[in-house]
Amino acid sequence: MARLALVDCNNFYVSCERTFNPSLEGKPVVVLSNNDGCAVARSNEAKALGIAMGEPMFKIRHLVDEAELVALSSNYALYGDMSARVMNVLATFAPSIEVYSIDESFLDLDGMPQADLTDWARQIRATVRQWTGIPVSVGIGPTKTLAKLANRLAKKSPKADGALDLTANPAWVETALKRTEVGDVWGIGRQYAGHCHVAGIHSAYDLALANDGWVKKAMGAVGLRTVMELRGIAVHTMEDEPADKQTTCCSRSFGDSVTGFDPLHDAVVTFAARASEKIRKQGLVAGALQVFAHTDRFRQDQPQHTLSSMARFQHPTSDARIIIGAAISGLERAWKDGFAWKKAGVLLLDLVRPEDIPRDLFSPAPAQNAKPKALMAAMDAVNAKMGRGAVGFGMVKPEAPWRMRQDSKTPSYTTSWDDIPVVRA
DNA sequence: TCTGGGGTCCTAGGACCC
DNA sequence: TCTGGGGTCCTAGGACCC
Repeated sequence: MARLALVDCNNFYVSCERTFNPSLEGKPVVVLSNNDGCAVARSNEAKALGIAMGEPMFKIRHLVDEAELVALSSNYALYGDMSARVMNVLATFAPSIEVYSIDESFLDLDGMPQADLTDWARQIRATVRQWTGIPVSVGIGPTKTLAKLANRLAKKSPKADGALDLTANPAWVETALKRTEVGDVWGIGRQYAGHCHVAGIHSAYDLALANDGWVKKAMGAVGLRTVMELRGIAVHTMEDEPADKQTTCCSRSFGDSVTGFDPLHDAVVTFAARASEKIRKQGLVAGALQVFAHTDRFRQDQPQHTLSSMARFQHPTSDARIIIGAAISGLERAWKDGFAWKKAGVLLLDLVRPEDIPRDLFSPAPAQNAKPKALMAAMDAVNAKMGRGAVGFGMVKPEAPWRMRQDSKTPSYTTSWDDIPVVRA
């Protein structure tokens, strides 16, 4: 039987903040999304207060006074760097590792000799904790979906204490399935859980026994794969090389809605420049671009509209000037007056490696590409060294009205020389 | 007053072709 | 009255994930 482990950081963003500010330990803490909009990470104490994932800040603000809730703006530079440290430690524990998200990795245990890997899992927990300060949980199962499920129980059950190996005893899989609500299964969201309940399927165990035809009809091919995995048949295999992205998006909600063409134009220019920077970093070029903007869907008293337009590039490109130009003309084409815009973004689509593009008669010669390429590389290098926005396209004002709100951001302890913590002798 | 951002995969339906 | 069927490609939108 194949075995793999899912290692997941507990309350990751909160744990990162606590590493550098131990006084947050034991307190209810949330980390907020952009614009300080919703809670996207919660400490156990915050969960105990009944704060849901994604809960809007304005609904829980009263807890700041009533329950000493601490709410922090998100600090992605810190979380990204801490994540890399955790993943480096994990890589020393298994022959191959698949980094699944900023706070989770799958570890391939093929060839690991032990029958019971619980001790090994505890060692991971202790090492990551000691070397990075981040608490993690470990779930082990025969498929990714069952490893996920094991991880959830490892976190929940005081007896498991953060580590659970479902492969150690064949009877445990069934017990675990029975103890898991169908909506808590990886791949079963709100919609699918609703369909399951109507059909009398309430636990992961019920779902594993469900009729294939019904599953296919209610939840499609994806749902069927989830069911296979619950039955112990591995469908999702380990992928040690992260695949190239097919799309990249840069979008933001605005701190305050904007009206009129100019502020939206400025925002779109910024997003286009950022998106092009992202794909250059990944060594990709885009075949098409989409620009969009929409009004505030929570303001039903105001007229609603979504504008969007697509453009295909003559030749795939990562040149910021071409991408910004296409974004502006896309916005001009789709523009409608008289709305208050709350969010906008630029998507780059059909991303490919330039070397994978078949060349034709009309492809630009390599020499023609050299200059823009050098210009972009120089710009990216300066921005990397001096900070984002050091060199740009001269159209973005730092006090732009659409800039995001971030009132309670902690320092970039690990990625900015100015913010490195000082230890007093 | 205040409600995130960045992805993937699949499916349904329209356009078009033979 | 009767007025095909099947394949492919593309797009929009839905569902899920973290």
